[in-house]
Amino acid sequence: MKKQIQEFLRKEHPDIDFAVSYPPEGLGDYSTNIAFLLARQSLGEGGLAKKTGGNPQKLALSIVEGLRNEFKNQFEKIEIAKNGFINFYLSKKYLLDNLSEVLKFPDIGKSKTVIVEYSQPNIAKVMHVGHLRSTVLGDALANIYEALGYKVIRWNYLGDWGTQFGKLISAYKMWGKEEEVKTNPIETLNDLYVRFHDELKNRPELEEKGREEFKKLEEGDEENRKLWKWFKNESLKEFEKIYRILGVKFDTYTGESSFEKDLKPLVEELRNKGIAKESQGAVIISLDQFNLLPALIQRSDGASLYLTRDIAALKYRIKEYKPEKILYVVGNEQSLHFDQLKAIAKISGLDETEISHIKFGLILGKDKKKLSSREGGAVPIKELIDKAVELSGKAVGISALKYFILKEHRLSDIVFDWDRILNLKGDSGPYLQYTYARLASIKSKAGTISKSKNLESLNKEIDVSLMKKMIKFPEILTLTVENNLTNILTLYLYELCNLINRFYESVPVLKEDDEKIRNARLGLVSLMIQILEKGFNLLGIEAPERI
RNA sequence: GCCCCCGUAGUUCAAUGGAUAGAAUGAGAAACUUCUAAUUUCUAGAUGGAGGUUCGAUUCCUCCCGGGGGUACCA
Repeated sequence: MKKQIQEFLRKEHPDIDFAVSYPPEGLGDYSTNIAFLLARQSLGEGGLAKKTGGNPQKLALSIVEGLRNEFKNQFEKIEIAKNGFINFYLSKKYLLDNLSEVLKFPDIGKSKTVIVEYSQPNIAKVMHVGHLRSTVLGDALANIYEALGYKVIRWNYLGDWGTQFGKLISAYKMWGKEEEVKTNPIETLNDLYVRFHDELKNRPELEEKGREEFKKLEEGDEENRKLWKWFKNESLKEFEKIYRILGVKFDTYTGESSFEKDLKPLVEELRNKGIAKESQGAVIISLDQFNLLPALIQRSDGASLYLTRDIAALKYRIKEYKPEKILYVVGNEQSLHFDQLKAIAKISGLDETEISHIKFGLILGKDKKKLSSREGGAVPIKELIDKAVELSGKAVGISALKYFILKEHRLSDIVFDWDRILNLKGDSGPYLQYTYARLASIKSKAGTISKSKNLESLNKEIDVSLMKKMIKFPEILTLTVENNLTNILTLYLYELCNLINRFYESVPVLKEDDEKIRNARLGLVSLMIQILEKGFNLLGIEAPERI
């Protein structure tokens, strides 16, 4: 509806800049502002002056007249407030006619492809809180894009290539034991890697060794290949366990290593085209024109870098999937990397796909420092999951964790506090689930809900407020996708639950004497259930019938 | 140094350039013989500082202060 108003105004008055928004409680369902028109006494601009004969009041009235004509079926009232807002009040007829369609979402994707890259764990390393935010956020965004008609490819771009493997392989060759890796792969490998870094402080020559091993790996050394494959398989098994608990799925796990053979030709190509050049033995792309630091795409020893692989991956994705856009759900700290990637895409003709870095803030501990485990490293996801499940059970605990991440604006750092996350009260996952369970309970006690939901018999304020809230579900999803902000959807669901609880407390459903009203309320309850289920589903939150 | 992100009640977070800056939590009251009190209702409390653009700024611009991140051979 918001969009229809906007489009109509834009068409009728292309010379005036309208913005349609949601007014505060009690002041209508939509509003748009014309205060600037009324304030502009003389209407200096030629077009407007001509249009109104220099009389803004008259123009305002004619705008409202036009709106009333156009939208007489949708709004029962369109009026100008004293302070220069046009307020729109949805008509009940419109609500009744359209409420049943509220779960049919607009097809804004039109089957165009969107690649959502998220989670991106590193092989042979534990997944930590940063991966959790990417995983939960990426999964929810992928769900919502899909619901709005996009063809979504969920891509877990594994960190399975790079110097780190050289280091790991060196470490394994020096200190590793096969049985240990077999029994406890990730932790053992992680420890080996950490030990390598610790010893590096006293033995700087190890750095060189690590690079050598990676170079051997890149050149196809059989033993290193075998080790790498083994480490990767073991890691994937561990990751799968975590994804299963989180209820997250991917379409592909194609990682950095897959583009390994494209890298040399890619660097060659970029050099031939004059885009890349040599500098201090390495190969760089100068990005002065974008006001960015130069991008390094090949090390002086010839080995590839993260960015090189990302360019190759981008090229591959464009060729293979022709996506409209790619969402990289990756932390804030990699902004430079993606700015560089975007710039390189532009100058090398890879610009038909929109590159969108969905960046997010850090997860901090209660002390506002980077969240770390007792040993000082990043906290493994597994620990968080175990704790959540231990304290609240699987359905509630995991959902609480996810909700806590999704309700926050992407760019803010999240302060992680278990007391808040698992708080059963207030703006929390359990609150939403509790609300759902209350409805589910009514539904199951009602038995079958009669098909004829005569919603027009509902006249109480709370009933109508609920209808008005529910009918906004599709446009909230659109807004969520336009901004790639899941907190828009979580806030909506939270506010909806607020209304539902007020409804639950203030009017009877099963205990309503008037059969007509009882049936209508049951119809309303059934709709609430459907919206909550869908909303939870999109966020990746479970909807338990009992809690 | 340069680049990016952030700064809002005691605390944790909201607010497409618009209305009386919303919630949650904590604190203080109130409501269960009634569909799950993990609920609801009421009270108290905030835009880091200085300018600028605008009819109107938490939002945009400049400077300052504070926190975090990045800054070529990690990812």
